[in-house]
Amino acid sequence: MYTKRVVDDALPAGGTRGGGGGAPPTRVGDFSRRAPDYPARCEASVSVAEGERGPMPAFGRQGAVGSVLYTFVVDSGSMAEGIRRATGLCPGRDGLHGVEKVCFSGLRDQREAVSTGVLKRASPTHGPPAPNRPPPDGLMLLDFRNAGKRVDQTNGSPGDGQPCPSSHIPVPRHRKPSGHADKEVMAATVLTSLSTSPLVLHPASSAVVPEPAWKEALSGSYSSSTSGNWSWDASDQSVPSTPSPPLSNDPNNKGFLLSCQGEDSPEDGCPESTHFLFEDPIPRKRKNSMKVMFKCLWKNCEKVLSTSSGIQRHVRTLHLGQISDSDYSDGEEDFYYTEIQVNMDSLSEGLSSLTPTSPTAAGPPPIFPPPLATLIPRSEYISVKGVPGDAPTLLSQSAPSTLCHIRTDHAYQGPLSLVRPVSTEVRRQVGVSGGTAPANKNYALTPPAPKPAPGTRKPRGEAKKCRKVYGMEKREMWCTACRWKKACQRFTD
DNA sequence: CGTGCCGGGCT
DNA sequence: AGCCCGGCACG
Repeated sequence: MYTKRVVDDALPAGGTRGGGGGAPPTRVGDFSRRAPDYPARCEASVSVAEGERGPMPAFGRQGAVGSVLYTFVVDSGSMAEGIRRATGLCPGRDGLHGVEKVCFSGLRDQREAVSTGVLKRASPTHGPPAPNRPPPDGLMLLDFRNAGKRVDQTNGSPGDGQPCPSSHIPVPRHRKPSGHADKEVMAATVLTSLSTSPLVLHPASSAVVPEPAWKEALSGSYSSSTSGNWSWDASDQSVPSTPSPPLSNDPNNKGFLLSCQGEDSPEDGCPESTHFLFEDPIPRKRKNSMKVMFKCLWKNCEKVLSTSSGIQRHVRTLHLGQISDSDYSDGEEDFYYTEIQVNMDSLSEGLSSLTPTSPTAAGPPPIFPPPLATLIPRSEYISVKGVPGDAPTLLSQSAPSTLCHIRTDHAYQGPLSLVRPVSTEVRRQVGVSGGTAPANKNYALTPPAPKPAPGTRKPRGEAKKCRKVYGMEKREMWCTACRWKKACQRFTD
């Protein structure tokens, strides 16, 4: 991660000018001090006074007033090298030696872990501890909640009336206001694409690819006023325009993420605003990978189809006993299915981590994320349990039922819920009062299943339960039901 | 014998 | 309702 911050002309004399290994005048989040148990985190702070080192390659050429403090938290070699080049620093003396891989432990997505190169600008109000200003409160880099506000406030402060449209992308003060936002958006977009580029997923290429890429991006965003070569046309809208979710190295943030994951659902544990403010990747992920499915709510039938018409036909023909080839619908079947959203990423993660195997599965398990729609081009069947007579599909063979298993009235909802029920438009259309818990209502309408004869016990499921998965030592990770010695709600059969 | 979870008790 | 656990059945 790379951070640039303007130090408000207040860089103390004898600071870390020149990139010496000494303590920078302002520690932009002193991770090592705050998190002694995070030894792998590296940070190299360097301040460069404009003009002192000659033109800054790539960025820093805009002649920001005063000294500029660059703080890098470097992800092994590649970024370090890029930074060295960008800053013109000597490798051995720039504080980057001994750089170790930045620790992103606790992050689940490797792609997230490589989301380096994201520009951020800490608020100038967090400059070096001025005499009349309290020292920065630690992890200000991560305090995006007020970053923009602070910048705005700073802009309104005397001595700097220049508007600063972004709190994330540093814009030299001298630049004209026009086009600031565009360029910042472009820069952010480019960086976003870089941080999420599949290229960096490859360890072999990650050492090579990022540097020119981010360098180019930076030069594009920062040197566009001087370079005529820059051409980043607006037609490239394929890259997400949302700011990249920079993964901070902040252990607190990590804890935050973990705590979110530990909640029953992201919405419950972490408000959306928090996701946004901390730029947690979850919302974007959901946006990109959530797939709407339709799940049959008929008792003991957990058919999940990808289209509403399919599920309606399923309910109509299989449960309501109506003629299959008739498209007529009286709407009754709408009571027996619900719309769910399946996180395909999580689905794939779950598949890869849990590696459940089905005895009926033949051949290598399918690779999941994109193929769900493509592997089953025409079939709507994504059966997880299968009605007798249904031919098993790839999904039904490979996907653990838990991953698509929905209990809208789950009493023991575990933290690893991968799907969440949502109300359906159809249900509203047929006049069922949505109420506050339409899914529950819908579920309550499920026809009662014939009770098993007393004395008969449900056959033991083959799925690994929380106890097996997590073990006794991680009992707190079990689902509630398992903790209570009840039927596991997470790894159902 | 380890494990899943039913049934029931306690709060 | 939430929580805990004895004890039984299954593999």
